[in-house]
Amino acid sequence: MSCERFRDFAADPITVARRLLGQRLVRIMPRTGKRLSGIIVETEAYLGEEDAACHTFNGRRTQRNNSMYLPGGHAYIYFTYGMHHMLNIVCGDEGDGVAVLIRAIEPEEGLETMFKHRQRANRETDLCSGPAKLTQALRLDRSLDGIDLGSSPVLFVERLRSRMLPRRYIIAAPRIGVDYAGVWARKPLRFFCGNSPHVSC
DNA sequence: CCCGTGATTTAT
DNA sequence: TAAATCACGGGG
Repeated sequence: MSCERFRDFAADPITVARRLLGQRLVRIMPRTGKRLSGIIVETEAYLGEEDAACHTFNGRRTQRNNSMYLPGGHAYIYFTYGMHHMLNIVCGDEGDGVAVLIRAIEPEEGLETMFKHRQRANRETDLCSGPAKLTQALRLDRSLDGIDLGSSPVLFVERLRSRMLPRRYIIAAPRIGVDYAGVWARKPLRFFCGNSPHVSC
């Protein structure tokens, strides 16, 4: 059975953040062609120039966040805290500056390789249960910033229609690590599968 | 709780 | 140019 690629990134980031839950994030390793994947169980929506927690707040445009202004479906990957990479998927239309942060996946394929990439992790629930954990496990970095998940052979999302998550299983809560953003820190823009042991917290 | 870590952003 | 910041993770 073949899997269709998820391409519906043109919607608003809240819709995309909800729809991505239950879908499969796939990473093909360079050289080996090894396939690593996991089911997306936690996301956050970043709403653009109005959103004080968003890198494009007030229309800010810098070298780092440039790819956030690409059309929906492109990757925005950035580096922070001197050691961590974050994977976002741009949503909406070109110039909107909106995106969804992928915060956690439930590992599915290539667990052995993921454990090698994450020396410190001992349990499956520690492998990809955080935004920087999953980029480490899947070995994603700024060299992949700006790629198009609609056509990239190395990073994409597979649509699993049967795993579309019913609204009642999705919990909405405040986003993590954005306390500096005032009222925007408290808006329920984090979405996760309430019954998954693979979420970040 | 605290701290490493260094690229990026922002203030001078 | 210098200082502050940071969508975090790991160890007490």
